[in-house]
Amino acid sequence: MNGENRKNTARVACSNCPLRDNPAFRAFTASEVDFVSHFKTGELNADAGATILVEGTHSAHLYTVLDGWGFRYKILEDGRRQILNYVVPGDMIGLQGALMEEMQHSVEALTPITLCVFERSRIFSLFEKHPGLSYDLTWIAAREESILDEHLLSIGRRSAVERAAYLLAFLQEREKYCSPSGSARGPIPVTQIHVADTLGLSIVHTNKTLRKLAARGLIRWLDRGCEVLDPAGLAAVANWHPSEPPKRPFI
Amino acid sequence: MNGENRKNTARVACSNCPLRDNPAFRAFTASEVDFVSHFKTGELNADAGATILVEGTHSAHLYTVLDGWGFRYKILEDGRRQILNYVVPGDMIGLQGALMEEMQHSVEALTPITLCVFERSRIFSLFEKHPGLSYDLTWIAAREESILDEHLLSIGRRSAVERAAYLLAFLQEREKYCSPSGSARGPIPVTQIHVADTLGLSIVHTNKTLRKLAARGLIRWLDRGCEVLDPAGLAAVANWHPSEPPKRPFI
DNA sequence: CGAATATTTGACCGATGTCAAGGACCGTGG
DNA sequence: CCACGGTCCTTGACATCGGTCAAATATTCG
Repeated sequence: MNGENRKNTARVACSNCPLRDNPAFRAFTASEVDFVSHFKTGELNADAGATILVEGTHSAHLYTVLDGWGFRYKILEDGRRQILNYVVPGDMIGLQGALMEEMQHSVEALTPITLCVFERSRIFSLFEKHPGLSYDLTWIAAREESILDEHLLSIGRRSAVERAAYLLAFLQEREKYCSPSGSARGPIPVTQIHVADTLGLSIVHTNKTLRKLAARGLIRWLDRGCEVLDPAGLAAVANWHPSEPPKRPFI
Repeated sequence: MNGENRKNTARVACSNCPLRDNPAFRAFTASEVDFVSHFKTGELNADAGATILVEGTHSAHLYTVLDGWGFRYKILEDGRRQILNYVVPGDMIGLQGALMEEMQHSVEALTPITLCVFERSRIFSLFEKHPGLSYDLTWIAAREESILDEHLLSIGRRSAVERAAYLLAFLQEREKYCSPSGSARGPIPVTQIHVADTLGLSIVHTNKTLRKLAARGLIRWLDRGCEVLDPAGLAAVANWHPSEPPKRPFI
């Protein structure tokens, strides 16, 4: 809501994209890199707390996270908020808005964030010229779907402690891919308010739930973030089996 | 779990697909129809209650619903089940499994159902030869994502009455597209058990919640189905604004 | 008719929400 | 350096929504 978006003139060339240093991402062909270089029209830096996309609007852009964390959410008219998912480096933002008329959710930066900017209007040329990238886009959308399925299962059928354990184990998994080139892993940059709005719980109950996990030695809560001490223990509490694919695409 | 899948020799030609009679779907070019005709390798009929796809397996097929209803779900090891979404004619089943290694959810028939069968192994040729259809596939995946977002908001942040109202208003919307050629609309073919497993509620509380909606004259509960009497009233209770696009693609 | 599955209802319980208040920490301005 | 205000985290008391248990009543299908 607050925070400023500012253009950054320094710009990373796609041919030298730092994300590619991370072995979690698949390699591109030279022609694909060439296409993406032209598809990319700039970079956007936003402060923590800045709103990147707004539900109900029609965005001219599509983004990929280069560095930082953000989250997607929806709100009801009376202010109740549901966080739908988090975005980390390599994730695409606004694909849904690029294909439909209007954005159906909003996106906010959780940390200072750097985004690659693509022109929505050029997306069809991607489908026309690069079947491999088209496949990747569909893959990315299907992957998001499968994450949302997990979240639905969690919110619908797990207890508060199980839900919290699942969420933190899940975010810990994603955190592995957060550093562009294997730099030190930090804590998960969320407040308990974010956790509450993700799990569908109240803030007070979220706090009590997180303290239980901390008492069991599974996590440690920091100033505004969470350090995961025992990922396997969390996954066991939630009875969750991560299925992160070995190589994921990005654009 | 029970129920038999049986092959049906009678087969609908894509060039004469009954779904196309429904103005809700977009038109195909001749070359697209031609491609889809070859992509389609058969039809599958399944009884109500039959399992169509199973979580954890690797399916060789991909389906589009020609007629009938089904639902996608996940279960925890102790048996807790979460229904993720419903499928109606025109919806694709198994796209996620076609792109990833394994299915991350199961699919079950709610009514007797007819499916068009596609070969998973040929999907890449779709991306190579038909940018329009590739775009449509991504659109379909993004649309599913946006529906799951709505469900998450609902389960996470709405009360039991609001959730139930949302779900029934939502299914009523989808029901509009259920009849291949504008035949009479029937009730929504779910039991209260399905409603409970979709909303993340117990069966008992679901029953009491549905009776409240019935007492307000918004719905009528039938033998094993729900008749929506006042869609706008339901949407108002849930504070939900449907955003069904005017023309949706299908394959 | 009998078995299996759905729906309905009441009594009671417990997980989670609400309210209220205090403490910890941070950034800002004096 | 300190005071101050704003977030965030923490905790206890109490309220309530939704869960569990139990049992009765349809309804369908053999």
